[in-house]
Amino acid sequence: MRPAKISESAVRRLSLYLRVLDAFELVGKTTVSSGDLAEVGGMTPAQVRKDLSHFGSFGKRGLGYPVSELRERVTEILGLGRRWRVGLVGAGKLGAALFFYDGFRGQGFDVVGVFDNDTGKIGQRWGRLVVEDIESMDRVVRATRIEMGIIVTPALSAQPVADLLIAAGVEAILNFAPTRLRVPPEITLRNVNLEIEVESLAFALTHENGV
Amino acid sequence: MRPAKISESAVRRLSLYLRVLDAFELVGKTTVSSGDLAEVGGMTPAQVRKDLSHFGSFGKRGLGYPVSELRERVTEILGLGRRWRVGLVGAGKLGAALFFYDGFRGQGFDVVGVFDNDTGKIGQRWGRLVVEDIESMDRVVRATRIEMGIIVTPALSAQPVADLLIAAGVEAILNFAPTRLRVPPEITLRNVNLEIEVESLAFALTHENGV
DNA sequence: TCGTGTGAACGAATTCACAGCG
DNA sequence: CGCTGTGAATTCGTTCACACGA
Repeated sequence: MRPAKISESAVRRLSLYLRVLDAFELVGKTTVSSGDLAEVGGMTPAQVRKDLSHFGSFGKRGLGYPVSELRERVTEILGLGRRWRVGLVGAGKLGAALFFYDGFRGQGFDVVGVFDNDTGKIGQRWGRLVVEDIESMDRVVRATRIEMGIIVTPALSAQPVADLLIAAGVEAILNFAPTRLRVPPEITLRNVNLEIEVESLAFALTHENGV
Repeated sequence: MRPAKISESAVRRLSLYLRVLDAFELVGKTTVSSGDLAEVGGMTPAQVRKDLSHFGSFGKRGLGYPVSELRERVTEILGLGRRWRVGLVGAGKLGAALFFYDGFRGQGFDVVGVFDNDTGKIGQRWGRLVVEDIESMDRVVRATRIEMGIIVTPALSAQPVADLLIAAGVEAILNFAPTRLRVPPEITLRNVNLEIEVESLAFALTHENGV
């Protein structure tokens, strides 16, 4: 089943369902209802059913969904049935935190290249990798067929880095730099902006209870 | 002007406008049109006008918005006209990256407490702070009147940590742990889930061009 | 009977389009 | 005339409610 258009938020919920399914499988539960999934994930049963129905009918009426089969299907849907090669640009503290973060590898994302332009960082050994000069990025991205780039540079470097990544053939970028990147429409871009997150907290605290 | 209900995404756009206004003020531009703001921020002029109109009429017809005045107003609206006291729980790599990240301090967020339960980390000096035992969190949060908590712990510790923060009087939480936190409705919660971000990239790459 | 799958109803957010003011 | 401010129209996402199959 090839769904027409799935909303960004629906896709994010699929990731959540997958976590819940992992947990259920771990404790040996064999079926779950949309209500179960909704309860743990913090959404409504109707939404769970609607989200899943975009991709097919995986449940049995009166019963629920078979946990392990649904888990496999959602894994497949999210594109996690394979491993992805990721390049990390920016070998600062945040870059290091992401590199050594187990969550990525666990879900099928292998960071196979780390790049920086700081001579103090180039050549450093990170796990089984060595931090490479950003000058070699084009070559390495092509050679190792890196598909996704994670940008963890200062704001000013982010756009040039993105351009280089795209020129080297990367198809998706996760940008942590606090800048709006301009990328061609065929490139998938997601932004994580830490300042915006805390500012939205400040807004909420400022405007709640009529202050 | 007290707006009825502003969508989460509108608030996030306000943060973006603020960045653009900063940039414009820096180069000495005195007025901007909604088109200018939209262009840089990547949205439509109508949306910019609608977003701003929720809080008042700051523009002059035929002219645009006065940069520095609008900047002040947006700063005020977002609750950035003051400084916020933040506590960071989890002194791992990601915690360190956030702690030493200048973006927070620049926008008015001061990390005034860092906590961990690892005896190897407790007592470490981080800048002008010392990593404190999580046991002292309640006391320190009250004493220093910490208002926001940032959770950068493993998934399993996140919920107990959140409970402690809330018991100590924190009103808003930014959660980086890959878990759904349960918090009472009066607590503002935002989640940043790195796994979900890369998974949404994988989904996009898997489903584009009909693959 | 129970819980899925889904059209239909609803609500929220974005875009349109234009009146009105500088 | 140019650009804001805003109701109206539209699009998009969520929730409802119920027919249907296990």
